[in-house]
Amino acid sequence: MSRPVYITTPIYYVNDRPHIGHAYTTMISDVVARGCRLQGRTVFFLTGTDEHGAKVEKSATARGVTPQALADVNAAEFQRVLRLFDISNDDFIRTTQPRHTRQVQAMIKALQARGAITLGTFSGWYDEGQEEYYTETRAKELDYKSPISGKSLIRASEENYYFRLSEFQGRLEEFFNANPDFIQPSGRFNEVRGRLREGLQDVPVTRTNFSWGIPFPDDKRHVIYVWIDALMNYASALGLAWPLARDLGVPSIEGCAGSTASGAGLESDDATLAQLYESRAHFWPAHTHVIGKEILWFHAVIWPAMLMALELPLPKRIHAHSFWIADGQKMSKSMGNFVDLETIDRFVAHYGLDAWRWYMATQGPLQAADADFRASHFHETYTADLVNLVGNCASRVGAMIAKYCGGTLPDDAERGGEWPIRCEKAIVQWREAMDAFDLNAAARAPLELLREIDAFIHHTEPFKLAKDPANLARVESILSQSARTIRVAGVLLAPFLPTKMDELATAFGGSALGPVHAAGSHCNEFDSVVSFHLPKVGVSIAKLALFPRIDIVASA
RNA sequence: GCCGAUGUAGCUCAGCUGGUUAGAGCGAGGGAUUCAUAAGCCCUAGGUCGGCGGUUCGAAUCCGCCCAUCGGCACCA
Repeated sequence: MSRPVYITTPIYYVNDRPHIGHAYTTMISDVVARGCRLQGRTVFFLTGTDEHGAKVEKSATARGVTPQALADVNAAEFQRVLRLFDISNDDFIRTTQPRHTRQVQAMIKALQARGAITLGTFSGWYDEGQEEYYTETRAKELDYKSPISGKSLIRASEENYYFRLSEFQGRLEEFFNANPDFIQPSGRFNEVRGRLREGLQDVPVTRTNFSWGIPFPDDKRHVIYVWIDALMNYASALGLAWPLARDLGVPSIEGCAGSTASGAGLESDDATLAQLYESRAHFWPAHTHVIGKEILWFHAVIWPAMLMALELPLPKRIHAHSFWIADGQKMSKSMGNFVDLETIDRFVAHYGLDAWRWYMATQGPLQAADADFRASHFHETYTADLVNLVGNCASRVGAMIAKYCGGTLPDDAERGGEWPIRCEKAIVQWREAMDAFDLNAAARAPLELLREIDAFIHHTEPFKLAKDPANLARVESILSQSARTIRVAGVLLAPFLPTKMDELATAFGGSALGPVHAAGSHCNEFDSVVSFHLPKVGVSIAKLALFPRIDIVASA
């Protein structure tokens, strides 16, 4: 029995509006989650929102609302977008939920008890206007003047609680040496190791200059720095610190407003929560934390060190993807080339949600290089892969079965010929690629199968054979083999194209796939679902046009 | 500035430890067909492998320098 799979996205900062960056991370995670469920693995797929910090406090003040009110509105927006994109997350965690804040306090207490968090003094060059500190080198670069106001920086110090990151250097290096696949892609791994070699400094985990955060236990002058709070969501969602919260006596949240939005049952009484968390604990350690490259350091170094201090197992893998750029330019709001929610909506409305997922998953910046978002490229990808290959292949076989076999799956005297083995190979490739988070390769395996079917039809020419009734058995074999192979390819494509492949599975095999990769479920019999032989002879086969040929979307 | 990466056909990229005429997909051009969503199939790209220099019998593949692009350099979510 394979391990349960815990897949996470970063929790999204509520100060942002949803854009392609969020959509991308979430969608590729969703593809993997669905791919795992399809294989019969038990999956817990988590996403959520990060709601604390000075920026949120500042924005809220500027708008004359409370930080919680702002967070509520924007968290709701993120949740709306998840539903819009049919994301199969199993939970949505918000860092203002008591279930989270309580456990964060417990973890902080535990870290303190173990000496991993201690009180210290920080001093540096402070910019009064910006309310931020600069490092010595940076301050020198700035000639000890604020880059914004030009006013002189002042030497200031403040008392903070520190996480003793420096003490974990050796253990982290050991861990990295033993786990060369921990950080993906490999270039990022080298980056982190290089930086690790330069040495680690302790990191402050509290702030005193604003109040919108989780109060530091037993010292109310401090709030927990938002980053630390945010990282802990991966543990709190599974309730890993729930026993700690109980044992350390963190009964309620002081000074931290409870949120109104929540997942099912997550604002329930302790007994219910305890039960829920018991059922989730086995998902740890995480199978993959999917993140963007800008937050790699926190996930690859600080988070593992905190887990070491908490004596929890470390995640199996961190996958740091790169960024989308747009039309060859770095995306920026001022440039007007930012792929925001409105732009995404326009593409989804024009090409369909599955097509959007396909473009994200197969053309995105999954590896070290940034990817360019271009309407023409989107259109070409849609047309070449989905219309001309997937759609057309199903269409021509469906049409021939309608014409020559009365619209039902014919018998095959050849028992599949070489196709069951070819399907088997594609399945193996697909599984390996999915495991390696190589979505491109995972998509290519079934696509290749369809190319082979196109070639098979081209060479055997069933449409010519059909003109002589004597060839009926051969025609039936060819079409049966083609239809069965297309169905198998469709199953493998389902994590990418859940809606359309459901239609295909229904049209070519009589039963939809739906639930097998949706949230909270999994496929009990993957081997049977992807079996070439699954559909029964005589089942009706419908001709269908999965992906209509359409004109390129008008640019905004 | 420091550390690291990348620079191969119009586009996106393969080319591991050096060795015959440098590859794939997409796009573009041409052709034969019709089961199919004008899809599929066949043929076609002659690209100084960023530049210069070096090592070698021989380099896209090793070394040096230069140019360009990109990433990291910690309190930034």
